[in-house]
Amino acid sequence: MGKLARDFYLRDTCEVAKELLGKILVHETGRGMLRARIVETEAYRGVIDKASHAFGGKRTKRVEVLYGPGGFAYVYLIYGMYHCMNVVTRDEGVPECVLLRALEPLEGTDIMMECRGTRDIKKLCSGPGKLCMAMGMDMLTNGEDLCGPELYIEDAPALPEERIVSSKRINIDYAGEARDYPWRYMIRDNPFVSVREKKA
DNA sequence: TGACCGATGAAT
DNA sequence: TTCATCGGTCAT
Repeated sequence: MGKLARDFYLRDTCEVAKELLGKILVHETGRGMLRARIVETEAYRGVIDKASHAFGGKRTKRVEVLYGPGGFAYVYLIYGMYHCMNVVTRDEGVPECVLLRALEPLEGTDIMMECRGTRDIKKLCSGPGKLCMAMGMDMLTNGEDLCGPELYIEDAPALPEERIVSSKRINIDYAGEARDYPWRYMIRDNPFVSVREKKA
């Protein structure tokens, strides 16, 4: 299947977050081709979302790419040492995005293992900081066009609704009522997700 | 110019 | 549960 086109990203952010599950993130680096299936995402809904970097319409140099059109990469540094990779959604002027939280490595795993310093395939991309390290994404990736030649997402058949689980987002306790919004999506019982869903 | 802090990860 | 570690943000 082909590369996801711009239109895919210019839609409701929760829809995009859900539909990105099962799709394949591809990075063609100088060291080789890296491919991994998206298994966990979170929606960040801009102006109305206290957990979002663009809450209240905040606009700084860091978040500028969020205000551009969907289908671009928003990468930022967190805790002084890790990167987080987001897919910008919606039309120009609407600062929303989807955080990639976990991937299932498919191709280029030797390179990922080297970058991560572990050979445990389940731990290569099981977290937003980890997957950036494994996939070779850093501040240089910020603003990159996902409809371009080096970094893109391959289409894959849509998952049936029953294979998708949603829950509260991770590590946003500061976000008031937004902390409880169920905008985290993952593939049910997938062994590559970052934090296992709690059993009732 | 400087103080504060975080969409994490790894070790304990 | 603790802490490493530093750019972005915002208040001086």
